[in-house]
Amino acid sequence: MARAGLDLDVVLQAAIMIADSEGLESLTIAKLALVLGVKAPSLYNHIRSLDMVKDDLTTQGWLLLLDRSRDAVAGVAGRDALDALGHSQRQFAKDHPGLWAATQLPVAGWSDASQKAADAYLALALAVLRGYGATGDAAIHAIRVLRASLRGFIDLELGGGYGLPQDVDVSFCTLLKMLDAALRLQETPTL
Amino acid sequence: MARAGLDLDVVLQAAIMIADSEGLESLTIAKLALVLGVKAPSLYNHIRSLDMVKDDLTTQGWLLLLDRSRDAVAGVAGRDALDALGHSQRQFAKDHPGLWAATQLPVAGWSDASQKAADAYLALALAVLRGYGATGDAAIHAIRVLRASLRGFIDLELGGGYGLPQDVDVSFCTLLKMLDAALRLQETPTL
DNA sequence: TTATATAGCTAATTATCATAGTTTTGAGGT
DNA sequence: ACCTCAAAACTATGATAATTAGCTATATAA
Repeated sequence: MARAGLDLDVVLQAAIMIADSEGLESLTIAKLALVLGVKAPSLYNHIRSLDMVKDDLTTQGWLLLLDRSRDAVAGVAGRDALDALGHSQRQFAKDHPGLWAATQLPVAGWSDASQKAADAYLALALAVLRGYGATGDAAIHAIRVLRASLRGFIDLELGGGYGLPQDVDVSFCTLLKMLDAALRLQETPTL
Repeated sequence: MARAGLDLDVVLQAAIMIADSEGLESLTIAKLALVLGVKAPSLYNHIRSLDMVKDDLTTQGWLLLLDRSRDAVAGVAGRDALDALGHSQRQFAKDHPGLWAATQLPVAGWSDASQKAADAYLALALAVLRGYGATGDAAIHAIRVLRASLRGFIDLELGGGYGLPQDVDVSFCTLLKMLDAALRLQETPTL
């Protein structure tokens, strides 16, 4: 019964590792305990429930993505910023599929911390859109389109939805190009 | 032990009802048995496994969506066809959230029947894009963008991702307008 | 009327998350 | 060096899930 020296942080790091390598749905208490070398009930000395752990992944996912995207869009604007945002998001999802999946969980189950982290990301995206002159309600509608198309593309790609042989990288660049083109047109509201 | 008169079709109809009203993740053998008035193991006289039932929902989902979208785009082209495709898809997802979720399951687990039904839908979408003059690889990239943005929007909407007060219908129309605009531009390849 | 295929049953297996209550241990104070 | 005690890990237990094995009753067709 030698102590394993566990700690909330150690448990969460293991959770991230499992979610990223085997998928968020494979993150179970049993697997977590196995990886950490303890029996399942021991984990409850450090965590409240598996759902809480998953919610923490949601928060961590948004924060890590925010961190990466902030760096990527720093100092650029317009099309370059849009590309930076898109590519950093797609790359994040490939590097951390488990964390990405956690950020896409239904909002209903989110904690305040997750909500706040997601809001911070939203603010960053809004800043990118300001480079296209979008403000007010138009900016909200535009950002919903941006979020939707990026999320949909990434989920489809990770879910094996793009089975045809055509290069998916080219498809993603097409998406960014189309978004850029459409945003430019919106820029000048129907005068 | 009076017989309940079950039948694969009856079971699948019940599965669709449960998935649509309580969510695909709430579709369990126990709930299915409860609804049908039998004990859980009895269901295995009609189904092979819960996964098979879910895959059948995937197939049925694609077929029903195909049916609706085919009607919607019949006789129209260009922007009208794009709108019809988009709106029929979004409405389908609202009417049948469980079937919609089933169509968005990871492709890896799909049966040939599901794959075939999804391919038929892809063909319909390709036909819509032909109205924009898209052919060959360009059409494939364009269709990936279309699928991604529609799927992302619908999943976000169903998942409660659009929390702000702005009208989501307007956002969806914005999406369609942006897609239309971008597709029109693509129409004339860089001459 | 009787035979038989089969629908539905009970019981059991395995895997999941979670809690209650017990034992052990290691760090800090003496 | 030696206690003390909070915390860490454990055993045991229970609830819910999917699934299988094997029994029994029943509807239908000969």
